Amino acid sequence: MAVGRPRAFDREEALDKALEVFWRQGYEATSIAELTKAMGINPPSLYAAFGNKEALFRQALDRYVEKGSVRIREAMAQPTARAAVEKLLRDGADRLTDPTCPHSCMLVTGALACSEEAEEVRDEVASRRAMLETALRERFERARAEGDLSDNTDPASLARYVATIAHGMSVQVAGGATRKDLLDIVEVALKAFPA
Amino acid sequence: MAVGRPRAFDREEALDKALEVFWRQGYEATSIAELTKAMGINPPSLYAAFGNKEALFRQALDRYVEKGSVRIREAMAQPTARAAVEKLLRDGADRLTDPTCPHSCMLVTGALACSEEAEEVRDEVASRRAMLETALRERFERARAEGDLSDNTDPASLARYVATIAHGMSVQVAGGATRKDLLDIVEVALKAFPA
DNA sequence: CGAATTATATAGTGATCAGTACGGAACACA
DNA sequence: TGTGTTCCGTACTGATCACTATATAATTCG
Repeated sequence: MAVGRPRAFDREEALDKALEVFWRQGYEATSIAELTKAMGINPPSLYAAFGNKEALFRQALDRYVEKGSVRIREAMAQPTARAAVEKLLRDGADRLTDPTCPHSCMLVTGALACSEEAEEVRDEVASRRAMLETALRERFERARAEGDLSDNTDPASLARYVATIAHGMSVQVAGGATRKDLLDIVEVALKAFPA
Repeated sequence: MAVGRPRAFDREEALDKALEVFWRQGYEATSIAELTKAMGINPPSLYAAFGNKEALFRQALDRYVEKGSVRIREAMAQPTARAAVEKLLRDGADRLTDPTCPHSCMLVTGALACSEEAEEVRDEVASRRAMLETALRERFERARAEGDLSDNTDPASLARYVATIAHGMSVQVAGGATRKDLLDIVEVALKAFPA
């Protein structure tokens, strides 16, 4: 057993609460006061357990990406490149309109534009976004090696395209797009995919 | 001539400076201190000339949209729906990577996620974003009436798709995508367009 | 039971936030 | 030259920002 007074709150539960606030409002628009209220703890507990606002955000981001990368892996595991993209985008439409979560992708709304002081956070979020593109490119490279995609398809361009659709869907849903709207978009987007 | 001491700064020049800061950092991440510094004026002059931070942002947004809607109209004036989309997206790629401007679309980065106090601003930006989709839908409806697009294409879905690409490109460029990257995306995206 | 350790709540820190009170300066007009 | 009007810069407002000093409560170990 650890010595000293035991922590009176569940660290993971509190992190999830913080995640939700950051997810909904973004990094800079979220104050410590809002965080502590949502987490049900006082500032000293927050700082003792998570470091500071930036460190807390990064830990929340880790948690967010953790769940997201599971979905990406599941999608990429589909037998064909097209099926992988189809699953990724359709599941994305579901997730972005999940009534129990903020209607957005935290990798898009978390810190897209920001003041100079938050540039490192913004870059961190951007590099997490880039992971999707990388996963797609690798999947497409594999597909080309397997003959699933023809040799004259460029995996990098195609990956950028699919990532653009995914991130664009995040913007659409922030503007009030419904699940059906997103699924319509996916339908059209898939037409660009090499047969 | 107006009575009283004349204004010592150019209102439009100052507004352009404010626009640039809002464009780069977004509404909430921008402070009055940063604005007054960029505009070369003191807070009382800002408040006398523009009202308050929110009113200034809305006026900057108007100015931004003004320029943008010219480009949209030019694109929509192309002889075919496909040519319209092609021009819109290719010009968009140029604009998003213009070295003399922030590398982003203000309608995406201006206020995507925000705190509760800024919700009205966020909604205003979203409604400006929706204008692109509307312009596209109307252009596609015309194209269908002219026989340029077949009757079984849904103008609304196609418009949502193109808007999603455009907004997705904004996110890509925020993550460091180059002009060539964006043009590659446009190339792929156009394949989804009905022949 | 102390002593050591760690978490807690209260109540602050200086800095910055958006916005303004105020007195003087620059103009048009009488 | 005087008067009214508008803008200017300085210096400030209370509120909120991220963060913390301090004292106390709760635990383990000797």
